[in-house]
Amino acid sequence: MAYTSTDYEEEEMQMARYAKALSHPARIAILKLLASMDTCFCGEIVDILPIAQATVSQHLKELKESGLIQGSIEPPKIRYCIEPENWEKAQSLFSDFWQQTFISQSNGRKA
Amino acid sequence: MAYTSTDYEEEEMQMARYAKALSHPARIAILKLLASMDTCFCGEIVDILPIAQATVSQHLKELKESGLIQGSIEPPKIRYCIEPENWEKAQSLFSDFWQQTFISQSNGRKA
DNA sequence: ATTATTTATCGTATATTTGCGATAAACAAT
DNA sequence: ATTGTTTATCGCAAATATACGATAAATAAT
Repeated sequence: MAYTSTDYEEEEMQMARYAKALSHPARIAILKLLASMDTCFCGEIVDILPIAQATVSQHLKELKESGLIQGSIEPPKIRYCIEPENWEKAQSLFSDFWQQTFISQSNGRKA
Repeated sequence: MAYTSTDYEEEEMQMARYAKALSHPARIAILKLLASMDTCFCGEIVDILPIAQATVSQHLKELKESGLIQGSIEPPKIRYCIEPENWEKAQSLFSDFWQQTFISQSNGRKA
């Protein structure tokens, strides 16, 4: 499923898409790398992570498709970095999500 | 993969597990329901969501396994609610994650 | 004991994800 | 033109996820 049906709200589907992008430890690690190094090349990620180049490339593709990162060509390399606009969108989607539910929590008993 | 290898940090794997729990719109919708209704029964969710009872039950099982919700038996029903401790853990994991990366963003150029 | 209600589980089909070797594509340097 | 460097894509196998009908399990009500 590509989360494009009419059965759920667009916001729910968008959040599910972002969550899916974050749902693998390699992709979390890649995003942390990009955050800490500001930008970096695919090869640097391959050197650090314990997975093959083809696999890294595939994860990068998924992250790109989610919108959370972007790549710019600097032949023969590709420089990756976080996509600020979508990053903030995701950040606020998640923030609202946890918050909305947190309200109920703080109203209720704590144990 | 069950995200239990030694190849990634435990924190990254835990975050990936939570993200995976959020990676389907039906599960997002269920969590929103639980948040807004404080607690509710499986049947209420089945009535609201556009998916079969067996499917709802499966999603609830995954959410339970992620630790984000819990169920208590009130025969013949089961009352579901958010699990506050893990909810807050997840909330702060994600918050730190977005924040850590946000720092780099705010240091960098905005376009 | 039978029936009704509610939820979990089983079985199964289909789709998606993950991982990787092999190879292609894009380009720089020679 | 050939070679080297870097990254994407292809093809495949294995594992997971998704969805649902059928059925079981648990229990209340009769």
